[in-house]
Amino acid sequence: METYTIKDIARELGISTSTVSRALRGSYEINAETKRRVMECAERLNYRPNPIALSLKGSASRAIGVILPQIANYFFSQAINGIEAIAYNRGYHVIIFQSQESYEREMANVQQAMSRKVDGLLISLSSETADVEHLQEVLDKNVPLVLFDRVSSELNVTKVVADNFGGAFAATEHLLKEGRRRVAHLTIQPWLSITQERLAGYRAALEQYGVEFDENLIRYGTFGPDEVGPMIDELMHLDTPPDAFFTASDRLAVGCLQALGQRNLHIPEDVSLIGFTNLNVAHLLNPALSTVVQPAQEIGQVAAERLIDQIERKHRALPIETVRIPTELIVRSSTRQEAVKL
Amino acid sequence: METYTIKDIARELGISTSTVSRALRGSYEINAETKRRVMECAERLNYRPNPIALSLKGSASRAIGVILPQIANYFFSQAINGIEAIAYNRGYHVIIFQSQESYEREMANVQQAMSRKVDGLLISLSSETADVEHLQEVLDKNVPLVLFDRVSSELNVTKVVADNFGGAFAATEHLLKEGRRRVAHLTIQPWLSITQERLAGYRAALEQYGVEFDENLIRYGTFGPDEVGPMIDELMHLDTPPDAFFTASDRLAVGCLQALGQRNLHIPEDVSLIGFTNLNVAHLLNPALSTVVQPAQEIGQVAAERLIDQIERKHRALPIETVRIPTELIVRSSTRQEAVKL
DNA sequence: TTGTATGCGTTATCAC
DNA sequence: GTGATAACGCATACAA
Repeated sequence: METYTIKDIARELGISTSTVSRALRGSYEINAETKRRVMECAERLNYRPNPIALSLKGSASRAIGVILPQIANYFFSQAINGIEAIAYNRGYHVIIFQSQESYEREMANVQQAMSRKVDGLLISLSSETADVEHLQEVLDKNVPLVLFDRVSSELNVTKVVADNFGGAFAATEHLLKEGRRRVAHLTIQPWLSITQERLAGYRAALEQYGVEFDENLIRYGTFGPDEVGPMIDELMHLDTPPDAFFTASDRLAVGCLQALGQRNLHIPEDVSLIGFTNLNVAHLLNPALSTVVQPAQEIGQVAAERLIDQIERKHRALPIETVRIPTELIVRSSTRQEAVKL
Repeated sequence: METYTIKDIARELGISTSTVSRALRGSYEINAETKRRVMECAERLNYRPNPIALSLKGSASRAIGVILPQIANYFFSQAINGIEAIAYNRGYHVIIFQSQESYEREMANVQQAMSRKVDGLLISLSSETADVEHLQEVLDKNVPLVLFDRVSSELNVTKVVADNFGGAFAATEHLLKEGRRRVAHLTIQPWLSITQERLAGYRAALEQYGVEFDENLIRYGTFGPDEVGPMIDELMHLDTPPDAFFTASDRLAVGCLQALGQRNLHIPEDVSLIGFTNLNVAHLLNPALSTVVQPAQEIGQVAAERLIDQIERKHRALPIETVRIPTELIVRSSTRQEAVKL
């Protein structure tokens, strides 16, 4: 498995490297016989063009950069899975960068990705990122960029997200239809796009069902496993405590389940619980845990497709749009289970 | 955030590119004043060396390749997390390749990684991989290689694995000490190193406690969620059915919990269950689920450290050894929980 | 101490 | 149709 270059082929065939190069890329004006000989030789030597040299030349590197907050997160690792599947099929490599939820590091990641001459960039913003100047510069350099999951409204690019509004609406509606009227919403950092969309869906459902919005029922945070308990306590000590919980992440759903369990609150007798979730075992924790399943893998796939489409058709402008991937509502009780595509 | 080259600095300062190059890498024989001016200019222009050009030059690419079966797997995503943390600290990028458990694809990955001129390779073998010729060729090219988790005895390289033997021994011992005598072992593909080590630990514990090994209690496979149930049925219909289960993965532990639950078998009254697991919520499924926790992140960290050590000290040979990262036994019952570092 | 020339693998632009 | 040459960004052997 030696590694041969265009030069080796040229020497072997006693022709010039330029001829080989042209033959390999099937240039018109090349003798069919020469072409055949070059091809044969390349085949025989198992010649593979050196991607590094290609990148240096300024042409495609056939690599896409993926910048995301955390790999060790079920949502993102599934998303990567989707990305990698598409990239592989279309002949691209994936170079992964973790921002670790740090704005500083995200900027460094962008720089590194650019200097590695990625053909395009797929980004899910860190929770610290407010300013998107660094991404605007990517666009200014004409490097295709697609945002996924955590996006910014300040960037005029293609975005691929879950239908957070729809999912949250459906979740809240489900609870309201069950007769719940005090739905607490436990969610993550308030400035993230996904948080705002979910909150909007939640509010829209309340409004539609004539239930007043109560700020006290909303809790934001980056909850560690031991922080959910106290928050539940707080909520349950409100004058009119919640009769249902709608959580915005796996961790919150699991933390909530635990906290409720420890307080001997049963689901759904005492309170209802529905979570935005990816963790496919979460519902096993409690057969009555309904969930809005986020299409993590599909988001990755679609984002990668859009990005590569852009990379490969740089000449013609592709429409810039926000793609919302439907979520799925899975309603469970101890006795039945029902999945609804939204 | 324009991107400047060594040439720009040279032009700006009216000196040659070689001088700049040398000044930048702090060569001895360079005028202190010149050096200072170069540094200042580089700083001012926010100069970053082009990694592509460096790679082409044949020097370090400061990238390491990671080839593993699946990203969307809690163990591997945690391992990547550990790898990335170390790599980042030591100034390396991580390029990830998924073999998707395919031998063909693993070979392609290796080739691609090599042609991307990675400085070193971190590999966890696909379940299809029997022949390791492709990895031997990596070594022949003097590219450092470290195996982790799924390793091959045919390769004389540094390996980083969980202490599968110790973990399995402790798990089995725990069950035997509880008085169980028919411990079923549900595990993955039999030819994988990790499978064999766990089986060996299991057998060693049986032997030490004078319990006869029974082949009928061992089940291998790549179980989907619906395949565990029938297997449990089979086992429970043996003449002397198991009184305990020891499972070798998250998926098996979860599947087993489900299957037992559906059959109204209670833990630990009817059967005991202990799993080799990484999924930190698995125990929430059943407070009496004991687990052997695999140090996924630490395996990644140590593997990355070893690899980078090798990359950076290519001249001197580093000891080749198999590093076994201790597992942790967490014994749980509905009333108590106890963690034992092994 | 600094500058010049060369090469890494490839392609584009000229020549012939 | 094919070959020679320059260029991508950098490092280095060799000159000066």
